[in-house]
Amino acid sequence: MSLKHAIMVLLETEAGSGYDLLKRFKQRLGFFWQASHQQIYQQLKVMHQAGLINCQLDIQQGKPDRKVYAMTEAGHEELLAWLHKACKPQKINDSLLVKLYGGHLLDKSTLLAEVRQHKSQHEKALLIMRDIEQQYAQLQGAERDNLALPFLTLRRGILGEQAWLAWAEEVEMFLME
Amino acid sequence: MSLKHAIMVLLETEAGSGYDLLKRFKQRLGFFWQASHQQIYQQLKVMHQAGLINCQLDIQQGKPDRKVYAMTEAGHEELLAWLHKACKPQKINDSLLVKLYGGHLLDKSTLLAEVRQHKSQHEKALLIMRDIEQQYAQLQGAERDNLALPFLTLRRGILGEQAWLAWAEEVEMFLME
DNA sequence: TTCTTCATGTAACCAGTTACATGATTCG
DNA sequence: CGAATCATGTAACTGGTTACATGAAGAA
Repeated sequence: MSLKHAIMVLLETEAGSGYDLLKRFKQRLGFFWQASHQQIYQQLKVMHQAGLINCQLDIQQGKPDRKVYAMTEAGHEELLAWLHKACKPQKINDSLLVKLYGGHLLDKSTLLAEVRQHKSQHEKALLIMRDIEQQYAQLQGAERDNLALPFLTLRRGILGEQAWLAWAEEVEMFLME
Repeated sequence: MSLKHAIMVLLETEAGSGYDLLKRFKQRLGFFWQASHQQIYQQLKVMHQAGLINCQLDIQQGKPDRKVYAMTEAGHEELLAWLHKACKPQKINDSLLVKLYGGHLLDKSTLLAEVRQHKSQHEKALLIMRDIEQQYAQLQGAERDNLALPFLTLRRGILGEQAWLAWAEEVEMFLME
């Protein structure tokens, strides 16, 4: 399991509530790690019980109370241990490709419609990433240096999406024949 | 769940045992769908109970008996229904990127070692796919036409791996500084 | 003799999804 | 007046992993 470790990477630099983490997931790890709020809240509970993080209640006015979690020493050690051991290759389970593989059972226009639908989502994702890339390009000095590693993960997203779209071109070419 | 449908895509063209399916997964869908033998055997049991597939015992000499599964009419309908409805975008959970994102907690050489380890696996995968691509290139006529869709899924693998490796170059460049 | 292939499964556990559930504030 | 944001969770279910389990044939 790595949701635990993904949460710890996010908490390491700054404490936060379940809700905060949900937003950080979307903003920072969203292109390569997805987690629902249910998963996050439950995982935080488990991690708290295991002593990897501690929790402080933040009573707010006009807004619901927040449970602010922060890394403990034990959590920090666990994170470092995880970072040091090799992780296994990413598991891919792509149902669009399964569908395409069995696509002889469908007519080409149905397949084409679905591929195009996915394509528009990938295009959108690429645009957003391109935008963040532009912002990064304008940074300088320490700020830029600090974001070098997150930038590399963004580059993975960009190159990945470009490859996906190049592939979609080939598929469209075939399906339009 | 789509393991069910992946199995049906494989059974649609030819009946087979759990063991056969395991091999087909590796050979045909391996680059975009992974399933363990435990998953497959259990899923087949469930699908059999649900009437999507039927089962015939094949008693062999010198080898263990085989349970040969084949699609039923109900299974065929279910598969077509699945093929016709849109599938959601692929979920990505890539722990290597989480690690890289939190890589400031590690020294560059440790990160570099891990990236290179993954790189060699991706290179190997690409070589295998390239090889299959070559075999396809030599086909002609009906045989080639029948494999057009599987070939497109292979292309996805090839373009995906190339993009991964191009990204790895960027990462190495940064980590060797 | 050891490794690989053939061929099947169970059980316990861990991870993830879907549905259900609440309730205030702020913006248009 | 309705939608979005803030903020939290539980429960049931489905899907996937790890460990355990067996046993023969054939190749190196």
